[in-house]
Order: sequence, then structure tokens, then C-alpha cells
Amino acid sequence: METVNVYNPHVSVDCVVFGFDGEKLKVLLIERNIDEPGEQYNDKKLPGSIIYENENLDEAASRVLGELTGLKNIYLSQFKSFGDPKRTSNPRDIYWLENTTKMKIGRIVTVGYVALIKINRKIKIEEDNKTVQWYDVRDIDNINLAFDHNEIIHAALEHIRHTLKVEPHLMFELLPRKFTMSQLRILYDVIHQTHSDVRNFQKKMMQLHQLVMLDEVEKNVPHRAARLYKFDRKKL
Amino acid sequence: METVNVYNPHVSVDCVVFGFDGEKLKVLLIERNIDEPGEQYNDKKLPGSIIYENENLDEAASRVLGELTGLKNIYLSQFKSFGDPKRTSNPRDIYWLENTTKMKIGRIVTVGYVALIKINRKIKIEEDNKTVQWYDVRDIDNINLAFDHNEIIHAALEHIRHTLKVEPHLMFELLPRKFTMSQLRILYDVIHQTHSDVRNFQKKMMQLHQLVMLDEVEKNVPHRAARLYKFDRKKL
DNA sequence: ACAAAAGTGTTTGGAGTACACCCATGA
DNA sequence: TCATGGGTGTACTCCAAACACTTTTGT
Repeated sequence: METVNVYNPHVSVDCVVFGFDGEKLKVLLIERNIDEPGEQYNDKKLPGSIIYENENLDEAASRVLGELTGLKNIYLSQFKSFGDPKRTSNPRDIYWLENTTKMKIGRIVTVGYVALIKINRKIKIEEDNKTVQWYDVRDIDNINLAFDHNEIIHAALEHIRHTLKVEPHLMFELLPRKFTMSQLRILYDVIHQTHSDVRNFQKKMMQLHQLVMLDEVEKNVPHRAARLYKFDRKKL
Repeated sequence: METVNVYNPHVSVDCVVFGFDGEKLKVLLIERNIDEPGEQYNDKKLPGSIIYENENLDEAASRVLGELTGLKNIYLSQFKSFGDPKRTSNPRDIYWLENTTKMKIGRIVTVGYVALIKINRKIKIEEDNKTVQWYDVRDIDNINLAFDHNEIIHAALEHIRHTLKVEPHLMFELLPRKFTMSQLRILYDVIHQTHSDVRNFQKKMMQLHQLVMLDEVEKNVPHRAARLYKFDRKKL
């Protein structure tokens, strides 16, 4: 039994997918190529899609992420909707949308989601043969982005800064299964734009009672190897 | 120069308007009457509207609030969007929508806003001759509500509980210009479902450095009159 | 042996919490 | 004079922040 998926061309979801490479906080962007008279125009966009008539918003965001990465069970959370009429007024964006969806497009309100993923998971990292790449969040103001995606990313950043402050265990969504205390601290500092004291940070994290110290150390480092920890979500 | 306002029947805003009467946290609901064969059906709904094609989401929410209360400069904040396809599947809701808007209605995604208002401001409190009334938030589960407005109110409550914890100065949006420390404490406790210690609460609030003690006391109380305070948003 | 990062405790100040009695006012 | 809430201080605990030296390992 098949059901046909009909698009609703008035509402979309966009996912701001965050990853952490051990040093920098990164966002996934998809290359967009538009054939224009005489030349090709290239920029980047967030992974997103207009919704299907028969799916809810969370399902749409989850679908977008699944199609992009092949992954399930990713942390995904709605954070804000963007509905300025002008956000879909750029002729280039309209042209691209109508070409891609084969539908007449007017105004689109988009619902923003943030996703947190482990950057080391080898994700499919392609979508319709378009290049998908990680970009340092500190560079996004210098990247040419479609629609209001620049504004969306900034709002997403603010949102996760706040959320990860209140729920620090969500940081573990961004780290490999086994990680060192330094990795965790660097991640924390990158997100909150701080410089944590090593000793105080260790104490604070251990007080969460969600970290398990492993009998294992990192490998292939040109200095003393650091102990590895894992996250135990059962505790608390 | 007039511009015609055209509706976009795919996206709406709904406002969860909170007020505080000195004892209880309240929400504004509008009576909804639907003529059905043989009888009239009555329930309540949140103030809301489908958006105009030429306004953004904040403007739509602000318009709804202006039309309802006649007030400007109300604290208003987007908190979550609701887009389950089933939310607009109840035939009664569809019937009412199509009658009200004179448009063919399919699926509507709604963007939720919370507003905080001073309940003593004599608001217009009528909309198209429909009764608008304050309801104790603790009673909402016993009230018949349109669409998914019950779910929206619950999400709004959770949202302001969190927000007022992080930004306690927003409580002053719910209080009269001059208020007693007890009023503030009761409000705090109603929102956070706590029982604060009187002395500790006083200290905590004064540490915000945003309260000015006035040379004035409350009137017409059958016991010792309490000192009045005002909020000074300049500080900090 | 040296370079690089890991690992580890103590002290101090501020905030949160617990707790009880007298005061002012109107009825 | 009584009932009702208003107003006030101290002691304890816990968390956050500041701060420096020794250890391990690879080159």
C-alpha cells in the first residue's frame, strides 16, 4: 500500500545541523547551483524541504535529515519559525524553488530545527549529487546563503548556546562515543565562547554524574595520552 | 494610500495571553459559537488569525493582540509552531474557519505566541461581539477548546515558566506599575509552583537591582498596609 | 632532555536555604 | 484586643572561581 506524497508549497522546514570536529563548531550546508543566462550562480543553503500534506513538522525535519545523512535517531528540536514575506521575494530563490519543486511558489513560512550530530559518523553527505560540506560557524557571515538562511543560522546558534547551557548532557550528541575531557571542554568553550579552567571544568562535569571514566586512553598523540570517558545517559 | 489585505489561508498565529489577578495566573479565551443543525455549539478559542500575505509573523501576532485589546507595546514572543495535519481535521473547526474567513481552508500551520499583560488595564475585551474572558490556567483542562489550543496553552505555560525563571524581570509585565512584595512573590510562586520563603524572596528580588522601594503603601486593606515597589528597567 | 599536554586540591566569596519573632492597622 | 498580614537578620551549606606544580609520553 503506497500513499502519494503531495507537497504543501506554503510551509517548509530547515535544519541547522551542528557538528564538532574537535576544534570548531560546524554547520552542514548544501551547495546550490542555479543556471542563469550566460553563467551559473553558486551559493549554499540549509538542508530543508517544503512539507508533505500528510506529515507533521517534526516528521518533515526528520525526513530531511534522513535523506541527507542516512541517519536515524538524531537529536532534533524545533527552535523558531521565520515568516517574513520578503524572505521568499528574491527572484533567484523563487526561480530555483519553482524549478526544484515544479510548483508555483508564493510565500513560504519556514520552521527552523536544530540537529546535533557526531561529525565522525560517515554520513551519506550528498543530496541529488550536490556537494554537502561542513563549515565553521565563525565563517558563515562570509558565505553566500540562500533565502534568509544566514539569519536562521544565527538564531539557531543563539538557541543551542542557551539550550546546552541548561541541558549540558546534549553536548554528548556532538562528541564521539569515547572522548577526552579536553575535547568536552573545548566543545563547551567553543559553544559558550568562554575559556574554562581545566580543574574547575573537570569537577563541574563529574558532578553531572553522567560521565564514566574508562580504563582506556587516546592513541596516536605526540604527548601523554588522555583518559577516555563515555556518557552514561542512564544515570539521572 | 490603501493596500488591500489578502489572507494567506495556510499559516496562522495564535496568542496565549497571560495575566495575573493577584492570586491566579490567567489566560484570555474567546467564546466561539457555531450554528449547527438543531442547536448551537459553544466552546472557547485562543485569540488568533490567519496571516495577511503582506505581514510578517510578529506583525500578525501584534495585530491580533491590538484588535483584541486595543493595546500596543505588549510583551509578545514567539514560542513554538504547531503543524500536525490533524490539527485542522475536525469538521467543526473547518466549518467554522470557512464561515469566518469566506475561504476554502485546508491544512493550517499555526505559530504560537505568548503575551504578558497587566490585567488591570481595562482592555477592550470584545471581538466581533464575542465574549472574551480570563480563565484560570489550572482550569484549562476542563474547558472545551477549539483545534489543538489545549496543547498550545500547555506548551505556552511550560515556555513562560522557563523564560520567567531565566529572565525574572519579565514578571513585571504581569504586575501593576506599583505593587507589593507579596504580589510579586505570589506571582512567582504561582508560575513556578513553589512556596518561597518571605525573607529569602525579598533578598533575591532586591539583588536584581531592578526594584525601587517607594514612599507609599497600599490602600484599603484590612490589616497593616504593605510598602509599594516599582520596577526600574533602566538599572542593568 | 625537551616539548606538549595530562592530571590533580585548596581556598575564598557569593548565593541559596532554613528558620522565628515583633509590628502596624482595621475591625 | 484581636486577627491579619507586614517586615526584618543570622547561620549554614553549596557552588563557582582563582590559582601552580608534577607526571607522562613521544621525538
